[in-house]
Amino acid sequence: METLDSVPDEDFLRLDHQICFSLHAATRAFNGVYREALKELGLTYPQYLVMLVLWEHRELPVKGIGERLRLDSGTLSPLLKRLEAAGYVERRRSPQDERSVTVRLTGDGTALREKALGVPRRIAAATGLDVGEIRELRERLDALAVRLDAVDPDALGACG
Amino acid sequence: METLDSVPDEDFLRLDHQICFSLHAATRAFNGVYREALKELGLTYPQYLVMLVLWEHRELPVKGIGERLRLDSGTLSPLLKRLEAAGYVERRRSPQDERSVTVRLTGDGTALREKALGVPRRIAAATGLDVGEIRELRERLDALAVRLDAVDPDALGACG
DNA sequence: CGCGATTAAGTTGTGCACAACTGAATAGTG
DNA sequence: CACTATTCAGTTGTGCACAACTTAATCGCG
Repeated sequence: METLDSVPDEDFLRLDHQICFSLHAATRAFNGVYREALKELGLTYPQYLVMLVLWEHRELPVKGIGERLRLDSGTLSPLLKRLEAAGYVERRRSPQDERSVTVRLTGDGTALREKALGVPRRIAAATGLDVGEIRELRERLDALAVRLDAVDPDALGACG
Repeated sequence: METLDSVPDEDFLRLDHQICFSLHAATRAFNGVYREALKELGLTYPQYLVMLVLWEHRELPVKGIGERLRLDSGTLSPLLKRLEAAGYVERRRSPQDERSVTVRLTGDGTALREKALGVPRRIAAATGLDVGEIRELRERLDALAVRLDAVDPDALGACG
């Protein structure tokens, strides 16, 4: 079997170039396709992710959205302000806990879901993959993300 | 076989949530690990990609770097200025074609390669994948990117 | 040769990601 | 109950991605 140790550093630098770049490129290609498909909804791709979460839960605190999308308030606060300015969500401080801000769909935000229903099918068609392949790729990527998120930062500084 | 057409719109919105988010999350997880590993080199991940290309070619026009990384001058110009400020590259207009700017490694930039040699191995180890799995994932992502880049923008507006 | 079309790099403006920080509210401990 | 620690949202600053545009150089056709 071809183990990591059997590959010399020099080749590894090239292999690395390929894998890191491939993921980078695939993500940007996906973003480009979504950008086009979401143009008619007036949403960016991250805004669409937030709307997907809200369409499932109707209302959530900022923290809840952040947990589901793995985004912090530094990213979400301005994004949610833009969604509010577009009239798709409302934000108000929770009466129970004044630290928390509850984000809730407006009528327009709820209605937007109907217009968004056709988007994912068109994206999936653009990938040229069937449902099983999509699911398999998703599972691989999820497993990868879990492993990468679990990496001890200190283990990367020294040669592991 | 489970075709795209056999999945209702409602489920599709959820499936979509999973695949688009998974890629997004995996990319950000990768970025996080690279950020940590590249901290000692003083490089960001996109700057590292540019350095990888230059370590292979020593010098290239901005356009050449852009073609290899699929990035435009709007992204590269400021990035290359930062690499120049860090002392890793030099930029000078080409005498043959005054429109073109040639980016060349400095001594420091060339030397940095030695410090970078250990990085990809540590990243690969963090993924928990062996060489074959990495290669397979890369091939899938490349094929996906090619298909997504080839999508006709007009086909996404209307329901394809 | 002359002049419009194209090409290269850079600039500007918008939006996302993330680190580091602030300020306000709540939780927990003695 | 008082006081510290934590939590939540927001702000600031840096950097990347990309669209739209500008400027300067080159190309190519008549």
